[in-house]
Amino acid sequence: MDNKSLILNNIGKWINLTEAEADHFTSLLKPVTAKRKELILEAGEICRYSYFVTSGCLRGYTIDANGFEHVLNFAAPNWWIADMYSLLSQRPGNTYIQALEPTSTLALSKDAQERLYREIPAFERFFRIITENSLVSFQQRLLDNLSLTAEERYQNFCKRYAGLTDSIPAKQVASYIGVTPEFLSKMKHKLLYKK
Amino acid sequence: MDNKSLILNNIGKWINLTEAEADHFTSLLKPVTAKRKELILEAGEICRYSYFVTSGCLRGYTIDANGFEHVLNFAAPNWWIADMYSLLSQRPGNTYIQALEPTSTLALSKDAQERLYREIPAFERFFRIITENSLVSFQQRLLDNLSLTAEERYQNFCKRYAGLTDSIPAKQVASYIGVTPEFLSKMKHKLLYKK
DNA sequence: TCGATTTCTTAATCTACATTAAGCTCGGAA
DNA sequence: TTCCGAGCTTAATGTAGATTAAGAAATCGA
Repeated sequence: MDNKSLILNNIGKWINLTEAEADHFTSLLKPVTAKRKELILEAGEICRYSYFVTSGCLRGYTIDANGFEHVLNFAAPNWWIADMYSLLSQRPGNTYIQALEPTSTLALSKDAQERLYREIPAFERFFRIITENSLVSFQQRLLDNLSLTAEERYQNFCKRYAGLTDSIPAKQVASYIGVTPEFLSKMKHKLLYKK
Repeated sequence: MDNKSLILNNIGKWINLTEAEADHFTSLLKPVTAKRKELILEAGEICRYSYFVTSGCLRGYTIDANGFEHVLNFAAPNWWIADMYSLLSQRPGNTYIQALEPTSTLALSKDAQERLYREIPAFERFFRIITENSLVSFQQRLLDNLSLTAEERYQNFCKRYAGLTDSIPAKQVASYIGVTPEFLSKMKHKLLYKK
């Protein structure tokens, strides 16, 4: 399946498009690729695109006042990623988006997205639905951070991102679940031997 | 301003409705009130409404495996609240919604909401936008929990909910920022005398 | 191919916050 | 008006996870 089929398939789970609409939509997409470790968005920039990952893997993260990184999300193939705050407000954001490995995306510009809303109202529905799903999972993650131990969060992570556990460096898994790499290392050892 | 004007005003910030559309919309709303401490949604139930608060204050919270409460959100007048997971999936949720004081809401049923999407597509846009805003603020709160100290989170909370700081019991402020009431008490003492 | 970063691990020590426990305060029910 | 239970405070003690440090392993640039 080529990249445009992949994204149409993804959208087709939620809304129906005519062939003409589908063609129009794909004509708005711009292929964007990134090498391993390359940044496709940096803090301080205005986020002008939503990225749909077709291969590889991206991560979104911020750097706090003390210089520590915090991973907000990973985006494997079939996922969308953007700095939502910056994309919506068109103000400089505080998110970095980086490729963990060579990655291909289809980028939809903010302008094109707004145009889609006007021309094909079903896209309003599509983005409403994926935003709702994202909201639910961030709410759950917040509650998990408040109520689960680091070990439970790590096990959740392994289930949730089962396919990616190997391609994501431990350091960044630690950052996602909210512990130091040292403590993650200790937990892995413990889970391996004690259980 | 009466309650229906309040909600139309709120919606009017994002979309324009004809008078007929506005009337149709308000005809779908069901007034729901709750006494202090009354639950309008309990864990295990299916959430069938989004609630728009017109007066008073609600809080959404869960109870974890160890019996501890975690406050997901507060809803002051002009805010919407629901158990998004349950509302979207129409499956039993794990959220309680409780009145902190005598509260009036306008409830929009899931059915009515779906009907609105079909009849007045602008509502698709409205709910997309408020869901996006909610997503941004939950992402920020997650990052705050990962990067700020409890003291910084408390000060953020005081700014964000400036108008409510008094009407929300300390116990629930503690639960929102993710500390025990004992530790919040200590922080308040410290901020009062040391600073 | 090989030094130089960067990442991962192990271990000692430290600290922010939790737990436990006890007394205090206050609004509400009888 | 009194009592009672819930919320708030203070303080002693406990602990999950951070910090620091240093060596081992993987990755990278030239």
